[in-house]
Amino acid sequence: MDNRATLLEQALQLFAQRGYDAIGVQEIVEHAGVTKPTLYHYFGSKRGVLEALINERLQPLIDQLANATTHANDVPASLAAIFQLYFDFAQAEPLLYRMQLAMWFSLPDNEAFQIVAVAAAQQQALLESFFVRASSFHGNIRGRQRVYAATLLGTINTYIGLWLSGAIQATPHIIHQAVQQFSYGIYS
Amino acid sequence: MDNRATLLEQALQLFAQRGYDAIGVQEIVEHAGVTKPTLYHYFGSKRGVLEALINERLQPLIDQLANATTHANDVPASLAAIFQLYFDFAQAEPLLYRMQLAMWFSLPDNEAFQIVAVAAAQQQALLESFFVRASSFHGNIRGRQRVYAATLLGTINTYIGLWLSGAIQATPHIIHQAVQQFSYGIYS
DNA sequence: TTCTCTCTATACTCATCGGTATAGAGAAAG
DNA sequence: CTTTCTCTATACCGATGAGTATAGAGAGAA
Repeated sequence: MDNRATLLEQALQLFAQRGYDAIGVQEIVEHAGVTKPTLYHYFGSKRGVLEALINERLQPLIDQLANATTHANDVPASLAAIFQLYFDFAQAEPLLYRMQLAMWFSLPDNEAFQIVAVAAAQQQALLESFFVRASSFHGNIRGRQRVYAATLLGTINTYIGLWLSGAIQATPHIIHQAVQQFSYGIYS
Repeated sequence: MDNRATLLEQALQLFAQRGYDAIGVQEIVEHAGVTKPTLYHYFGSKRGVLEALINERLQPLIDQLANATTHANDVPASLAAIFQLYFDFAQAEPLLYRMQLAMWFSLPDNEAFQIVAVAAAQQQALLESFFVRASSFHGNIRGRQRVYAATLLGTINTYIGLWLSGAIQATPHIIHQAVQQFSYGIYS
């Protein structure tokens, strides 16, 4: 089972550096110090490697998000918690987050996009249901869940992208500012 | 010269749909109805095709941006003009903008990223110099040009991404909202 | 011991990758 | 009527793409 973990780790390293399409199976197994049949034994295909990576290591983020979006009585507090959750996750798994971000912005017909799209849709759905719940407290949210969820993710990813590239620090003040900036779009 | 234009058009079509890495030279020439030496005659390499695409079709955006960022006496008006300019360009060249966006978010060691990075750096630089100029009117901008330029591009791209996916229309009201949302981050 | 099951390596498949050597077609210039 | 230059096709290059057939090594169970 050690080879399996090593393969996943090396694949993440390579995918996050040069992209899914640019990496060959041969390259992954060489970095992991094994041979191709070992990879195909555990994952079945190159696609299977990426799916395992997403399913196993991105799942905690989605679980936490599901938790943070169940209550919407205090919208600003929930928004702050959601931002914090994403920042914490990106700090714990910077390579994974960078890879997922690149794939999320890749094209619809691209294989990597289709794999990440499942996890992305889950996040979008959780946020939409959050805004639906919030709309019972804030009338002007009603009917705009989809746009709000998307702009929220967009704002979060803009800030995390800045942090990943070293342009900003992940201070409480920055998170507060990001929440405020997003909130302005809601209550206007 | 017709074959050259057809090659560029088909390459854009394919790159924007499945990504630079996922598309082979063979596929491009087949869609264009020519053979490989024709492509290599005009562009020298696969990379050359993408460079021609960026240099020739993305340049108008950068020229317009250079124009819109020269004056910073009226910051809100300039910001609105910049947003409008990006929206107009994305509407005129949706495929190109989608492709550029995907490559911008792809990984640093990826070939496509490195090609687009030049154009991206130009935009970033123009926006930074705009904020430097604006700082003589708004003191709290000083020293934060880099972050502001990056979050401005992030906000713009979030909204254009939403428009490209059909989630929002490009109405004057939406543009106004985007400007307001971004501005909140500045003056806070 | 022997049988089975999980895991991994050697060595291979065929398709596609980016790129090119060579040559011919056609137009313009002399 | 030949020379020259631009453009394009046929046919190829070695390298690499994803994926696999076969077999052996080692552990656990009988």
